[in-house]
Amino acid sequence: MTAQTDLEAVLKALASARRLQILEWLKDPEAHFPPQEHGDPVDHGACNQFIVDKLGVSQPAGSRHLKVLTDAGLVIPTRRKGWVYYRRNEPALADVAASIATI
Amino acid sequence: MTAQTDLEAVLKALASARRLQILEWLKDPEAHFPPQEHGDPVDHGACNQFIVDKLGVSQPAGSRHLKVLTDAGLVIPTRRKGWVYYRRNEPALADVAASIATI
DNA sequence: TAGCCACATAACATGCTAGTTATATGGCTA
DNA sequence: TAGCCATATAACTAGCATGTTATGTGGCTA
Repeated sequence: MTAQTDLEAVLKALASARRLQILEWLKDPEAHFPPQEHGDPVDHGACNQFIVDKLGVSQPAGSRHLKVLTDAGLVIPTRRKGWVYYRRNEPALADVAASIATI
Repeated sequence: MTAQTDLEAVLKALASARRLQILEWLKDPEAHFPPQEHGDPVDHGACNQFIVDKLGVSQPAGSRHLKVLTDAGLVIPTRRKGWVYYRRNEPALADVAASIATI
């Protein structure tokens, strides 16, 4: 039941077009976001601000989507020089896929 | 984008502890529900009323959960002698698992 | 065909989700 | 250390999800 509750939480995080879109973009940050000065896109992912801009929502709204994904463990934030970069948590995403395969 | 929107809809249907529970029970209707007079549990799944009772919610609330699962294509209803039986749509569930594996 | 029983729908209350604007915070940078 | 800039939080609004009770509907069954 605990596992099921956790799965529910992760599914709620995923059940959003905006957040699915973010995860899709983060598959290839270099292809979807402008070049970054600090923070290698491959290692650290994309900057919060770029993601928010590309989503086309207000800064707090975008930030909250990233918080939901972070809280669900689906992305990993890296703080660097005043910016926050997000990258996919591939092992966690693989775990989710494996869990859903047993639904 | 259409595929993503569809995936979002299915994820929203799944992102509920009650509905995950229903899908779990329907893996083995004979083990989780009382014997049924009409409608083979293996072929047709479990009766609406049994599911509602076991959920412990009101009849309309249970019915709506089943409607959400049905609309998302995750379960299949069979009408028989005034009852409605629900069974898992295994191919659809496998499709979901495959889609999520590419998220 | 009359009545009943299972299920669906209506109408409503309530809490959560997601958006907004405004403001606080915290770490670079000069 | 003073100020600025990116991000986080607060406060609010609107819409959707989920629960309830009441009522409608449609097909067995007697």
